[in-house]
Amino acid sequence: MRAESRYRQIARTLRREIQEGSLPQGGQLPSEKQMEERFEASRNTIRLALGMLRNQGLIVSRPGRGHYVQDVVPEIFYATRSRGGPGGFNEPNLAGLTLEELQLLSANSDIAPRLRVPEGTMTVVRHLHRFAGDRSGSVSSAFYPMDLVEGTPLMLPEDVESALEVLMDHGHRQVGYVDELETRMPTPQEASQLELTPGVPVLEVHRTDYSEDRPIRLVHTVYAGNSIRYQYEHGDLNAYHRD
Amino acid sequence: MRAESRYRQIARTLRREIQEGSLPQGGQLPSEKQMEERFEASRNTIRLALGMLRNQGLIVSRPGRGHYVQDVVPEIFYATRSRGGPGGFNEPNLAGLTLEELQLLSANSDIAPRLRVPEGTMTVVRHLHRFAGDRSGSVSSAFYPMDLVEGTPLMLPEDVESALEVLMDHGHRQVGYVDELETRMPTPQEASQLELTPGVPVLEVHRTDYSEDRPIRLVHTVYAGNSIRYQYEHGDLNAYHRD
DNA sequence: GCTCTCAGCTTGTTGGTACAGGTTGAGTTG
DNA sequence: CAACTCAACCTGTACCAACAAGCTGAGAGC
Repeated sequence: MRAESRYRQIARTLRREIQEGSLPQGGQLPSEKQMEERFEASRNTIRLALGMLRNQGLIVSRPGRGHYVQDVVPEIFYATRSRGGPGGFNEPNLAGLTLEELQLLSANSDIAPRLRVPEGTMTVVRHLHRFAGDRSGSVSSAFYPMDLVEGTPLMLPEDVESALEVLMDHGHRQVGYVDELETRMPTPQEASQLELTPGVPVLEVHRTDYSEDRPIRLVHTVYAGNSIRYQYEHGDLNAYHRD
Repeated sequence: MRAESRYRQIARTLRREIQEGSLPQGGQLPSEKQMEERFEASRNTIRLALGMLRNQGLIVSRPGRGHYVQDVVPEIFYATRSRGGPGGFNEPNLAGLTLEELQLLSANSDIAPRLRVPEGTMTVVRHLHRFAGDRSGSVSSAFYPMDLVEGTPLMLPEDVESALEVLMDHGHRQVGYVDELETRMPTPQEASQLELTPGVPVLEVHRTDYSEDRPIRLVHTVYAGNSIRYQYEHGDLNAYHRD
């Protein structure tokens, strides 16, 4: 078993052919039966190799159709975090945000410390689904301490243009935030919501918004890893006017 | 085939048991033979289920030993990006940075636009390997326009305490930066360098440092997804003194 | 007591077979 | 001509068998 196993060799060969472009993007791979002959291996071995490529996000497989070369970068949406207007740190390139569900929840040990409220404090949770073009871009949950949003449109099961503006109108102006980013493989539920092909990780962003006094919002967002590029700017970059 | 397939059922059952903690972290799963009996399925079917869990990063498999529950969060290293001293935006929690290789390279179409130099311009590339404790934390490549680093220690194959300080001493003070973050599955080479188990994605950060005049450095860093949490702070958070 | 061998466990790899169910296009039928 | 059927392909799932190779501990041999 010292030597590289057969299916890994086959995967490597196919990977090279894909990356070199012998097989064009979106193009169809030979059928498993054809590959059996080409590589002189059993269908089982071929399928192991194809499974590797699928898990690496290089191909997608369609039952009854065949295996296809995956578009390497389907489309990338930028989420730029930079100093905007007063209290505004926006995501201009991601649109199509819709409210999925509104929920009342008592803060658990994961939520409470970040919002700086006692465990068990009631919070309003707004679950959002954000589309980018015709693709699913992200799912997020925004947690608001109950006392901050009572009597505001955020308590209603309706879309809200800008939640931060609503909070500002009620005396809670955002003056800063902390983002924590991590990456991991999606849960099956997320894979289905974000329409992820196997082998695509997710980017999870935990954002805490602060007013001068206290945390005013916590947003957990999960992005499809293959269609998001997150961008942060810090410092004095006025001279550059980045396109 | 409408119904959920057998191996997916088995994977779901095991996943639930892992997440509920019936199987402790680091604990060993029953052997494949035992699972054959428990689930009344063939070894092949069991292995398909285990393969799913492995690709989701929930278990690791050791030949001759068995399958083990993966530590969900082995250890997390924070890389905080916040306004530090003059020109300093550091990563206090990641240490053990060593120079792997020094290279002269002409800027390609990926590098040149970000450094705002013509394609083909010579750049000095410093490949770094960063350990965190006894684990491999990240690999990175820093690109410097040749004319900026000529005659500085950055041209020498030696470790440098703080590259930004060296640049500052030669008249190029960092005043800001732009970070671009994305996530993807590792290349086989990265998986081996970072000692990644299957099913662990990487976080890739492209950072461009600017002086008042021009981009002075480009750093591509690849972090092991299971041991990094990236953190950004923006705005006025003085009142909070986050621990 | 110490070391060394090896049987017996484990997972990894490869071969085979069979059938289910999606997809397509040729050919038939109205 | 249009719709429909169906054979022939495709991948997905499930089973069986065999051998390779890593690992461990019991027991033999020193």
